[in-house]
Amino acid sequence: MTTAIKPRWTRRKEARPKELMTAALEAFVEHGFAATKLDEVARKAGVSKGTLYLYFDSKEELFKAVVRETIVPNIEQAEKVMVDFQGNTRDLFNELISNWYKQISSINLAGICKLMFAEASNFPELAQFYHDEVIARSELMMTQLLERGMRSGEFRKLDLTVMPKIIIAPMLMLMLWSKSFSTCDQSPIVEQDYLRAYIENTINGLLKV
Amino acid sequence: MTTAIKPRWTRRKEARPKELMTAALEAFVEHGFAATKLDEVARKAGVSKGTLYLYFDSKEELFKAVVRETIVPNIEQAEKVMVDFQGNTRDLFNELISNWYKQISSINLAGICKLMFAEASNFPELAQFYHDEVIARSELMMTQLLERGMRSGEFRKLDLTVMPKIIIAPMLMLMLWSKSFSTCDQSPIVEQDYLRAYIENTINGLLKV
Amino acid sequence: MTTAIKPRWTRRKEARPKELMTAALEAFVEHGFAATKLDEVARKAGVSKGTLYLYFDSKEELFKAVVRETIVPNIEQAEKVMVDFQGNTRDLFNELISNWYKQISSINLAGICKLMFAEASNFPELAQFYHDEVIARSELMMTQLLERGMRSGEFRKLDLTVMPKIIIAPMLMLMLWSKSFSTCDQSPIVEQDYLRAYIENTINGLLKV
Amino acid sequence: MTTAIKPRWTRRKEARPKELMTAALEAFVEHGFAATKLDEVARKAGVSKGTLYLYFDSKEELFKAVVRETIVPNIEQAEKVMVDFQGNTRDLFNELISNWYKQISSINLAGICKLMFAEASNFPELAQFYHDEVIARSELMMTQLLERGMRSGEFRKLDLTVMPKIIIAPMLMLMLWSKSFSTCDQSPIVEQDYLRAYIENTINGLLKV
DNA sequence: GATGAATGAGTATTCATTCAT
DNA sequence: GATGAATGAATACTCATTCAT
Repeated sequence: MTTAIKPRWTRRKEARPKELMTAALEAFVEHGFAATKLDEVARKAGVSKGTLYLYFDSKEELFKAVVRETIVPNIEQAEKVMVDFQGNTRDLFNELISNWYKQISSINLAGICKLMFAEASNFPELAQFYHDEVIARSELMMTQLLERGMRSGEFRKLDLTVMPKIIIAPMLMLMLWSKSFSTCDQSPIVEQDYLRAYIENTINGLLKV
Repeated sequence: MTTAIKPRWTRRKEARPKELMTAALEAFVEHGFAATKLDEVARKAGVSKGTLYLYFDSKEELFKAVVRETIVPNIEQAEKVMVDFQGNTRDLFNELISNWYKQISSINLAGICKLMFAEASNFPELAQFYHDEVIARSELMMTQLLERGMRSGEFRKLDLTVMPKIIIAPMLMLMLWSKSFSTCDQSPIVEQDYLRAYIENTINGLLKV
Repeated sequence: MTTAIKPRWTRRKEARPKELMTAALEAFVEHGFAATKLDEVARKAGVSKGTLYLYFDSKEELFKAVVRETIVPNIEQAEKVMVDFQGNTRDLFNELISNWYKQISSINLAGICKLMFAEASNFPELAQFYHDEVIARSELMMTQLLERGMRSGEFRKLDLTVMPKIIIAPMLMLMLWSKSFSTCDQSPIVEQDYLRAYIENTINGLLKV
Repeated sequence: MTTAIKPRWTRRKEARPKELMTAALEAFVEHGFAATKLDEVARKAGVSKGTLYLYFDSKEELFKAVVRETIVPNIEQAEKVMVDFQGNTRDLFNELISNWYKQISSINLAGICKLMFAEASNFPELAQFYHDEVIARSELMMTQLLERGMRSGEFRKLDLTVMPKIIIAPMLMLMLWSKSFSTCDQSPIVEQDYLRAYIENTINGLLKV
């Protein structure tokens, strides 16, 4: 029979890092890197400040870990959809955007995104990582999508050096709005309407006249 | 004969505030609010730390002043163009975007924009100000433009609750890219190409099918 | 074999506050509130500056805590003597003053007193506290003592609105002299002589002619 | 023949220094030395901060000048009364105290007194000056007065090493009360009653039994 | 003489990081 | 492994003092 004495701390070697990063992500998104206090992160995670240093060497390393861990899994799934998809390109676009939106909603992808735009210049190394792992791959996907559409004759002739960025922009802004000005937006965005209008308008813009 | 001894300082009551705000804007854009040191701002402006406090009560007030002073004049000019314009709506859109871009280039409008997205949640009062003075007015302009286009029969039927945001997004992102990931972007954006493609694609998306 | 390496610091959660207040009292008495540097207090207490902030929210809170903690216990003891005393009033007076003097000597009561007179106008809230907890209660005791003496027929008729203050004055001044002009007093006060003469003269002044 | 000794502060105009010292006295009394800002002194005096430095070399010199100038004239008048007085000693005491009180009321003597007790340990040199010019001379007068009373057979045998201090104490405290705890004193001292009771009680204490 | 803009050393306070327990 | 008391470098802010005007 087990005794009912509750230990002061419980060993959770596996779960800990994830819990810490979740707490940290929340705090970083809320306040930005510099304004986030490790005290707060520790409190949110329900551990002591010292414990953070058992898992991460510094605030900076914690920040990097949070970004890396939260980002990487997502982009890969999108790439998979891209490769496997059968059908015309406008439906593929529709599918990709819808999937992306689901990811945004399920994890704090929007928070990370806002964070990176805010802190990129303070963390060149991390900015490079984010650029390579997220931005470049997203743009590549979009480039491939546009090429696919042009090849199939659905889309008109497009300038592929800039169009991927232009096409993605409203999705990025959707994330940024929600994290930056949600408190003062008098008429909050209805995201379903935003997505529907975005998809429709974008397709419309890309199709041959 | 007078010797040319350089005075330790000169009196510049009128010019100072602008100089300080220019230096501060640069620093805030580069590092964000919290990471900016007043020492650095002072050095950039070529004055001592104490001088900053002759003109601004605190770091926060300096930040607010920078945002306020840099923003307001620009939006007003755009509104003027909007009202005075004669001609069809697609040309008006073209005109507005081109003007906007000129402003972005001439002053550090992009820097302010990035700054606000990064720091909005830390400065609710300032976020509200920026929202009211810049975001709301920009969206209102875009709403009016879309209405004008629909009324004249140029544009198809549009959801005006979300379309202004969607249409503006690529322009905002253009500013954010330049301030956040320019250092790691392997293929930097050719802004003229970006603008041309953006205008063409947007018009194309808005026109009746 | 264990080496005798001295640790950089030791954990003293319970003892710390008292140590810090002792050091702070010493510094405040010596220099006054504003001229006291937290650096010095920390050094006196043998801790780092940061440690002060683990126990007190600010210099002002530290000051208040010092005053509160040092004062309150003493007045209570005097009140007890007052209530319990059997015998004639002139002996009670003698007893009270002698006790008071022992307290003055054992702790830094004189220092607190000087401190309060010097800083009262800068700390209205604290001045009120000190007034209520120390001054008013001391005067009340003295009032009761004088009433007791008049009732028993020992003392002549006295103006109780002012006499308590007049009677206490030489004892307060004894404390203030010692803290303010001891360095330049050519003929330092022999406190035993001062007390004896004070008691004798006061009794003499109070007795019926 | 003029000597070339440079005074520690120079009088460049007639009225200015006095105005500045008046303003400074007020500020020093209100806030203490360290907490007084020269900005405030300048504002009270209706001049610019720079002007203060035309008349006083530093904040410290200003402080010293204020004390010196305000104190010295007063003690001399009292000494004169002492020497010239004809009559019995108790009447002399009465006269001296009444005169003193008039001075206290007319100029800010109480303020200076409080100031000195508060700041003496920070200004040893000034403390010495004040001790020599005010305290020692006051005590000497009181000593002479007591001797006079003993010689004439009015007063009983007194310990002259401590009695002057004891006798003066209530007058000093009267000044200190008014400057330190007047704001929180629920029943303010009626100074006329205080003086009357003080004089009566002191005389009573000094007289032969 | 008078001014007040400019200075910069000085200080309270914060917080990432360490380490005795 | 976990804690949180202790650290001390870093930084916003103050204000006596200087000096160009």
